[in-house]
Amino acid sequence: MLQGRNIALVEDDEIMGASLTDRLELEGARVTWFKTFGRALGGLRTPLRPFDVVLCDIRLGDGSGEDLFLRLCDHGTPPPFLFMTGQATADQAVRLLRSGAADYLTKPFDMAALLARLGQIISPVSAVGSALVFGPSQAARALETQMVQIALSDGPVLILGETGTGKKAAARHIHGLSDRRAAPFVAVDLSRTDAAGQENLLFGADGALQRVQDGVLVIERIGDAATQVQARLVQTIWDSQTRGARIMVTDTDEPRLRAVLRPDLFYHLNMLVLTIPPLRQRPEDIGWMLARLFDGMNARRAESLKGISLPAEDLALRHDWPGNGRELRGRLARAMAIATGDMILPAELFPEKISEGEGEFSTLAEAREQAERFQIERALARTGGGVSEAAKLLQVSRTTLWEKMQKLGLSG
Amino acid sequence: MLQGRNIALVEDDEIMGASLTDRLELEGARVTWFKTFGRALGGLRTPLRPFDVVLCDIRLGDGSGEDLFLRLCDHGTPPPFLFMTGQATADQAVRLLRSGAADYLTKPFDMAALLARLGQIISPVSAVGSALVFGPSQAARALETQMVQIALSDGPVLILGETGTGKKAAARHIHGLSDRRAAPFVAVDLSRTDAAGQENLLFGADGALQRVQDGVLVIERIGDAATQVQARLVQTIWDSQTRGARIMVTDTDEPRLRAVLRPDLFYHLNMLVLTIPPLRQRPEDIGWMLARLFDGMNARRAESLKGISLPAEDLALRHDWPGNGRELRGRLARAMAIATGDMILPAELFPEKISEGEGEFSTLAEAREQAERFQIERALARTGGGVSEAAKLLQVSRTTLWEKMQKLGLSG
DNA sequence: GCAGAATGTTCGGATTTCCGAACACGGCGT
DNA sequence: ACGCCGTGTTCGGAAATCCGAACATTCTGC
Repeated sequence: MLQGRNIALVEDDEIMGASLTDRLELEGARVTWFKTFGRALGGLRTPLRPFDVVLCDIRLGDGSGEDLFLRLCDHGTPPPFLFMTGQATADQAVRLLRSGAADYLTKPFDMAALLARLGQIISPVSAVGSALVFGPSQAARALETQMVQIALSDGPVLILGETGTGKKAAARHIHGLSDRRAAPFVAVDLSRTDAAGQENLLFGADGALQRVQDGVLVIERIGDAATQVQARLVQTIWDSQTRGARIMVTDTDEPRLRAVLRPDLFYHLNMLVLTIPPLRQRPEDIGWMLARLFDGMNARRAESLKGISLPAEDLALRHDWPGNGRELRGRLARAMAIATGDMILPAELFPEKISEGEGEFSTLAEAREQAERFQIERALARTGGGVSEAAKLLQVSRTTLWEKMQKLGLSG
Repeated sequence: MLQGRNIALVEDDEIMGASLTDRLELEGARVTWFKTFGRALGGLRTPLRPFDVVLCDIRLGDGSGEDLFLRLCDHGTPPPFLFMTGQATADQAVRLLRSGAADYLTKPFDMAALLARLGQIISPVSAVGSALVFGPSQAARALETQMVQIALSDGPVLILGETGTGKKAAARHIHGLSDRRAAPFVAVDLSRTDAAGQENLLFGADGALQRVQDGVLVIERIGDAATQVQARLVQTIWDSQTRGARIMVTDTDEPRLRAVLRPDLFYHLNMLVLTIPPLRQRPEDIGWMLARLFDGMNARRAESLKGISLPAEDLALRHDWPGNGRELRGRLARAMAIATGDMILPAELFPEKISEGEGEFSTLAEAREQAERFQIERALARTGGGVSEAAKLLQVSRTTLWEKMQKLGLSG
């Protein structure tokens, strides 16, 4: 899970430090262990390579982890800090979290818990290793290697995946990895026009094939290709085996293509296939995508947000994401646009789940209470705040009205 | 420091609560004190005016503050929460802060410290309110997100809402959010003419459909459409699926339309529906609308007014607003025209109320009964008449529900 | 500063509401 | 016929609500 990550460990206890180092290295991380405050300050200020996260004990022989963090903040932006301490106090936890620490664990803790928290924190854009495109899940990594292989070869490519899974992004990534990367990248969407439009879009005087030269031409929704367009595409692909552009096509699923495409076209396209699984089949990637997109959008904000609240992330991980990555990006963008606090709350990511939709139905007691509140307000307004008179209007005893006002919080 | 801020206090300890209330009110805040979990849940879910911050004890007799916060998150976006507790644990602090709480204090604390933290939480809030259209209430925010979604899609839209709720404004806002925003926006009101007039207004040589091109055509009071106009509208909408204008229609309520429109027309329109709740169902928005309109009108005045007096605002918050936003705008305009002092007084906003206490006023029992009847009817409608299930929805025993149905005459 | 009124608050008992348990009845599938 | 399920109905006790009485406190007009 922590493959290739750089982790700094600041810990003065030999036993603790050794056991943590062991375990983290077992997970594939590269651990740098600082045993004193002084060493840590130096090592973190001018790191040999950037750390993805700092695991920091608070009580050190020659200083405190808190101090370390604050000193580093004075000189720049330190990596995310995860504090661990045996003498935990709530005040300290609050102080640290509010000054930007990523997390705070009380010793003794479960190693599994630590790893889970590390996973949430670790910066999604790793400086080393292959830059992730789809995520850290097994499936996503398999995609990466497939893309590399496809980039090394040079035939037509078929990219399959539900709406919003990032088919075009995959195409662009392959293009970037290949030796055509300097050449143009052109994408056309066949579902947007009719037969004549498609033909013009692709083969016209100013069409995609003219512009793409020896770059990559991506044809989206190939399943919508009209018959005569399919015919010309077969010819084009045949030509492109020897020279010209590389053709990539995308669509949602294979059965559809098998049914709707000319057999020979389908055969040509079916050589190099990249199938992107929907987000719901690789839930490990959801948190990662959220974090990566959040960081990106947050950087472009006037006043930056602190993060995504735990309940909100929980909901996101459980959500079905029928619109996959596109939906995720959209939801996050909207949430960040309407966010009021400094964290994104569940209702901001999933407003429709909250507001009446289907879900909640207010109980009789709630409805009654609301009605009472409202009527009492009105009565008080009419009497200008006079309780006795309002009680007369409402035809209850003054005592009862007083009691209700207490209950409903209307006596302030 | 806290002048005019609304603070909710959730605290079961009498002494603590009283002293906090005193001190905060001394600072100019309006404090609403909830002494139990249950009452806080009710009061915070449907607040009379939005709270700027919630000061919340964690250990309550009938629940926990943490629970309260999470429950509120399930139903919307709660105000910033500042937790206070005597039994602080670091784990709890971390969990709460990462769930979106604004701050966490351990008792006993310095009052000065509390005020400082409150100041940090509250001060940035005043900047909110730039992008809002209908107001800051939960319901209004749900509308915003719905409008965004509608703007992203492209079918006919049905906008429902009482008179004066701002249906046309909503249509214009959707138009502004959509990619047609550069195209014309044309509105026609069907209730103003007879059948021939309607036809001419819409389809005539210089009619709305001619002028609107590929923009947005708003048809107000669609329920007044004559039969032959309805027929032509079905055709128009059918055409507009592929090209031409986007149609939006407005009316007051759905049952009316269902009864008076051709079924196929109703079906076409009923795909994208935006229902604007009346102002009285979202009282939090009243203050906001007043302030916004006041600022706007004040800027256009020769000699500017200082504001709306507190009693006047109080009255406004409690008023029923049968004419919704339009009435509010009207009253405010009149008040500003006849204002003599430098603040708007209650009598200027509600001249008729001051002169004499008008008309009937329903008692608490009546209001309660009405609310119960309404809610029971809704529950029965949802369950298709199932009494047991409805009782579960309403969270009363089957016996009680039956008893109430007898009393309210709902069993026939 | 004083009388009188309105409000804040408590208390005990009358009344109402609410609930669960029970029983009868009528569909409904098998 | 038979369970099975939901409904209509009654009943007794537990829990709440409501009320008036009472008293302290605060406000208000004079």
